[in-house]
Amino acid sequence: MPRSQRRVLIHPDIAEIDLLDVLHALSDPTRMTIVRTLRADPERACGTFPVDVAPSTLTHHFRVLREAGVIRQREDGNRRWTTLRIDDLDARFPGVLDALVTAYERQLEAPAPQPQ
Amino acid sequence: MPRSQRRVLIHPDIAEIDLLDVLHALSDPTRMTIVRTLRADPERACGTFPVDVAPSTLTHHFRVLREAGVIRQREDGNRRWTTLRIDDLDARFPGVLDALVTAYERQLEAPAPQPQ
DNA sequence: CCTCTCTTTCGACAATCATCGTACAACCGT
DNA sequence: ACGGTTGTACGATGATTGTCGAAAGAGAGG
Repeated sequence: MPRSQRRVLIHPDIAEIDLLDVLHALSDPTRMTIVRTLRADPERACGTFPVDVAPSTLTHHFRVLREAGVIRQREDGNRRWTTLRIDDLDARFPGVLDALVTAYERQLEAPAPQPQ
Repeated sequence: MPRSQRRVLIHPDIAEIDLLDVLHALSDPTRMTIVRTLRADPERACGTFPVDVAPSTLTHHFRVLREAGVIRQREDGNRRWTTLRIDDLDARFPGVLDALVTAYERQLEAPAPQPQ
């Protein structure tokens, strides 16, 4: 429904990006997967992310990431394209995004700790 | 009430520390303040942190940080001493804690964005 | 014009969370 | 032994969260 501008997309200015909001946004596995995917591919459409949630849930996660200043979304025809705000994040919080994604991918590769 | 060992303190093993749990733990301003304080002072008693919450709330935040693997607590007489698990965090997620705390303190020093 | 695809909005739900007050247990002086 | 200090446990409460399904709008293609 919200192609053109049914609703203006909220993107915080770089000076308004709050680190704690970013951390909260990245503390969810689905959203961290989205960010990791965007680090590999610079721009993707909404429906093309390797996550297993309902479309409306995905919309919710994109909104959290967008309002935290982590991603930017633009509309194009029927699609909504998403990019990482990597330049803004690096300017405001140098090294943070890289350290986090690298650490998370290292954790994924590590042997999963047995619960028992 | 829980001095000696009314309840055994849960400290995850280094291999069990989950980055997303750490990010969630650090995404709260009170808990981030606790961590910043511990970076300056290596060990502090519970009641000596510059945060303005009720004692029971503070206990809750310590538990979140402890179970995420961010802090370690030991009991000594009437006090519970708290330290940052900086070595474990650095070994598991190199550079992450430093990048986060540095970024947050930079944000605090930056001019606060006017809401209007 | 009709239909299909893409993505959103809305409402609902259960779960988690941050917060507090009260009660209380353990320790430490005196 | 007693009172003060320290910090926890418990229960409650209101807010936020992640999830989904249903409905619907906008665009694309026939």
